[in-house]
Amino acid sequence: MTKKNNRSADIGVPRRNNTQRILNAAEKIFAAYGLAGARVDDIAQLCDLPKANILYYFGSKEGLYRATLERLLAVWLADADQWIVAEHSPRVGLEGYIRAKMLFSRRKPATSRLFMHELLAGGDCVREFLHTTLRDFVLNKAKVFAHWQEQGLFAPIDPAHFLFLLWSTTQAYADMQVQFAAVLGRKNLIAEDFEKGVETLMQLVDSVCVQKVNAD
Amino acid sequence: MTKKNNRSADIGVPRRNNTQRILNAAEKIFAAYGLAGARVDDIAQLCDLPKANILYYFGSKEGLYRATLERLLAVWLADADQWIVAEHSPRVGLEGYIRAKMLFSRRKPATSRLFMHELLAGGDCVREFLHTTLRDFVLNKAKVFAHWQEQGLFAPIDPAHFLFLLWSTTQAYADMQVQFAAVLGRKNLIAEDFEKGVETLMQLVDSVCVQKVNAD
DNA sequence: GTCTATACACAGATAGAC
DNA sequence: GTCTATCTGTGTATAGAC
Repeated sequence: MTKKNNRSADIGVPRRNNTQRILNAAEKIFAAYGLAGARVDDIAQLCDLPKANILYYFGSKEGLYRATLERLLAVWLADADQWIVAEHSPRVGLEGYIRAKMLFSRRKPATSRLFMHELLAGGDCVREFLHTTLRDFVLNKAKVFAHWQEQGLFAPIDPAHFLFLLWSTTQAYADMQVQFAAVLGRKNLIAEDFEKGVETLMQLVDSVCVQKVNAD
Repeated sequence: MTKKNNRSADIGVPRRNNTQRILNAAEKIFAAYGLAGARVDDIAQLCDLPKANILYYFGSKEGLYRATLERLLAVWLADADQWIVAEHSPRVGLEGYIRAKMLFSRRKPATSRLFMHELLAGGDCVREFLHTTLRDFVLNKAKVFAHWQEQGLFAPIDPAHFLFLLWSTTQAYADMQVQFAAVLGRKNLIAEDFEKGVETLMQLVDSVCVQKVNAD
């Protein structure tokens, strides 16, 4: 009834709008239960849209799942690449990267958990990403580490396993949040917990960032 | 038919035997898909037993799930407690703990993944464990750290977040195995990868283990 | 105790009114 | 394009033969 003769800005907007609402809800549900465990009904209820509407937009449950994963991978890449670069010192670059990853775990825990679910289920839907884009990312960052080492700014350390360590620790503040919060006697982690996490990790990472004192 | 008049050692054995077979299969399937995503049929197929048999032993899918979790928690505790003790130096104790956790990720990846699944789903079935047993464990280990620090053997570091770091890095070699292997250009991680992981982590952990040189 | 056959509920997908 | 009503396959659980 109120569909025609509206302002032109509205054309196509409801669909884009709904698509985002659905993806946000789907991410939460898939993050908790994975592809096999999630119910389309639950997603529909969470974004307050009819189930048929969702399937109309995305074709099937798996189609919706793949769409949430694609959005995730795009974000993963966009966020990752600005800190670990030759222009930064190891100390500055690694702290920036760790803070960015930790902030992501705090702000978008569902995104991190969705990725973990996909890995636990075997990673079939991200296999290509892992073997190409992510592998290249690691090889690329290994060059930055090597550069730092040539400059005498960074201790010799295996680049891949060092990145594994950064990923696992920062993402754990999303994936294992329930466990960490319970240990700290809380229901959910608070800002200070994430800050403490950054500081503790930086305390260890600092030891491989060589302080240039007097090199001659 | 062959049930009676067998050797006395066999009495009750088939049931115990089957129970273990079922739990092993259930752990694998639940580790990949979680409670909601797992199919009892798949578990039955994996352990080559009729589905009804499984439900007869454990009452329901959730009953079986809780049983696998209980076995998991028992193992978690049994393995954890021998290394981080005041009798060991930080260097020896922490390396022993890290090697034990890493070996566990290598030998029993499904166990680690099952626990991760439970956490992702909200941890309802382990909430009590997290808030009591695990919390006590951390408080207890914090005392060991404090002792080491009084002896001048260990740098000041937040005990809880330090343990979070050890857990997340070691368990990631099970939970994120698909990702790590892909980055390393393999299908599965091999023994050397786990060894490299231990060494990389120890390289960082070493920096908080104060080498007693000349203290006077 | 063990297993086959089946009841029942539920979830993904679709047909068709609006 | 949107949503209600429904079809159909699948999965948990159980009844009942052996």
